[in-house]
Amino acid sequence: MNIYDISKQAGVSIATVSRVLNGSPNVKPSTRRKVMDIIDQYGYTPNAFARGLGLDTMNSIGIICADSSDLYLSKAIYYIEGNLRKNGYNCILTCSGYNHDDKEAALAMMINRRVDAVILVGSNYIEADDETNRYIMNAAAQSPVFLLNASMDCPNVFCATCDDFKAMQDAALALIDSGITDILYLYNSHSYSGRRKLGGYRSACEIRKLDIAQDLMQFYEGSHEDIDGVCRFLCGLRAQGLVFRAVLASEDMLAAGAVKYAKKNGIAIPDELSVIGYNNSLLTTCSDPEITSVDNKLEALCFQLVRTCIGVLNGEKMPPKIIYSGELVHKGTTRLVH
Amino acid sequence: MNIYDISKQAGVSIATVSRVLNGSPNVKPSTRRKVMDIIDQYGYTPNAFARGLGLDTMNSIGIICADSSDLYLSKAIYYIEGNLRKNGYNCILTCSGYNHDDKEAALAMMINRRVDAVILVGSNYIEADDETNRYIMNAAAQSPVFLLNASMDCPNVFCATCDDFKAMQDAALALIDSGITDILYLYNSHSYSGRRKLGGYRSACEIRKLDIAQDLMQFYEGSHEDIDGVCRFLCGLRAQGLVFRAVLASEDMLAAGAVKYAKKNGIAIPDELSVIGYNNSLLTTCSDPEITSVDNKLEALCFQLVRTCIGVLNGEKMPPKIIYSGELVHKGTTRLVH
DNA sequence: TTGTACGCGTTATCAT
DNA sequence: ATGATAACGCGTACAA
Repeated sequence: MNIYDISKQAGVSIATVSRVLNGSPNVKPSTRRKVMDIIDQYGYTPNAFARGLGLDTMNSIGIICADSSDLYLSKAIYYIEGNLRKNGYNCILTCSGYNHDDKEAALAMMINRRVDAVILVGSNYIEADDETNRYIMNAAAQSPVFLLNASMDCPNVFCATCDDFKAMQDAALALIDSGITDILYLYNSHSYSGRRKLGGYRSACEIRKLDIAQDLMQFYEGSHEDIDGVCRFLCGLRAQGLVFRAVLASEDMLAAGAVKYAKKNGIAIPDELSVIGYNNSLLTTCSDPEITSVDNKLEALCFQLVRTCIGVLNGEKMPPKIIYSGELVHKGTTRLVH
Repeated sequence: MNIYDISKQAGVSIATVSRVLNGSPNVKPSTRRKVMDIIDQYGYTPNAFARGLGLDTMNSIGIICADSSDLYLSKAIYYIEGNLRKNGYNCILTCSGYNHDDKEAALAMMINRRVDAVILVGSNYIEADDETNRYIMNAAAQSPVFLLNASMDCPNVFCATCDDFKAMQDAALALIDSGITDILYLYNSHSYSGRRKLGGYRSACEIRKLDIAQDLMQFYEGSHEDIDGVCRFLCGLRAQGLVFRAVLASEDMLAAGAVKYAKKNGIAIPDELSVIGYNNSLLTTCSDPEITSVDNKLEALCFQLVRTCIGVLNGEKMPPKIIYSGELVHKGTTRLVH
């Protein structure tokens, strides 16, 4: 069934059918009824491809993330997809992984599919050097690009981020000001926000005139799901004689590993070891005690990012950067002065 | 830039450009080179909408799930998307929620977009009565429909499921045969697999001639993320005088709540309370002790489902049902005889 | 208020 | 090996 079939059945031209379909006011009510009856009778819906070709849009937006099963990214996808759908857009999802070439291929694929916009979810799409980020600039020349939790100065690129630098700085300061100076900073990503968080930790140490011992900044190489691996990693550090009275983690999963480590070694939380995570995810409530963590306002960020996206697509002038402040949520793994 | 522009620049007809583009063998090598040079020079890629209109496919497959942030569903999406991409298909994702009308709307939207197939992820798309499932039958008349962890007898509908009945039955039997008879069955979904799991528990009780006390089957109404809520729920049951020496949960999150409950009430795990979860997710390794859980072979299921899907799209005869067996993974919350 | 005719950018068929 | 041209199904300017 196509528009011609419907027009024949209804005894009108395709133009009239099209007008009915698209809610044009210039149709006689009786004609509209007649056409609608036929449409309903045959359950006709216009061919989306033909529509896309004519209008040069299928109202779809590309979402690229490294790994849709990641606790944080999957939540972001959920919020973004829901908000876009409310605004009449569909989402094409692809998981790019963490490899540069694959990320580039994913973005190119979206552009080829002529999505109306692309949303890069997560901070691992922006590297420290501009050259590596060029593929995003190129894409932005074709479609607007939106970054969640990353930042880039480039026309047609819009960002929504949490101030991870400040949030991590605040978390570190809170620990220090509670009298804890041996803080192990534990991280597992060199991404944009990964670098910002590390910066926040270092800055807090500088502000409080603490020496930053190199071996108090530890990078965990293992899988993003291997909580036990984190536990073993920390046991290894302890065996090497590293002393720390707090673990400040760039992600809740690392913090969960730290809690596990403490249990295994009979270390009391928070009396002997404080633990702070990041993202304030489900994992913080799964541990016992529950993990103090930074709420990085994911839902609000996603909402604003989609808002910006819709604005841009409607031709409105939109702010290129939206920044929220993180918030330290106090739970059972810390006893902070505040 | 379109195919006409390229053909002019290369001094050939659009037919030749199209042939080069689609790797037809009937092109003189020198001509091919000439055309490819122009294509590369301008970075031309064919218009996906026009291609879609002509070929009646954009190589995209719809993925519908209730909630992409759910730990289990997000993993399924990850596996499915990755496998489909390897086979040259893109994914259009939509989260339907748990409401029937929204599910129906989501499916209709996919069909309207003329996806090559639809994959319904999770067991909450199949209800007990056929009438409610009719919307899936209707969709299957347009595009093949694939169900992950649900089952339905209908032409053009294909399923991949774990035998949740058997897996839950085995888990219950393992508890009973370890001498534990006061088993609280805790669940939070009436979905297809939810009903199968409950059936497995009941069946195990019958096999071992245990009376099934109604109040040993408890439905938790709260959020899928509220581990604390589960804990409170169990505390409430205890306060009402309900006695149980094991919690058999339909989902790891419920099991995590049970572990938390035990800790809060000074109940030793596994000596005084055994806990078994379902899905063998990240949550099982986050708890202390780690939670015994049923591995329901998600990755294998997703792989086979996509395999089936690709086969169907290639016109091959494919089996309408694939069933894997679950496997009880013994960890710290049980001390079972086996 | 309604209808005609063209354009959107491909792929495929049929000549040559 | 290559070119001309007809689909594909819609939206819409323009004419009536």
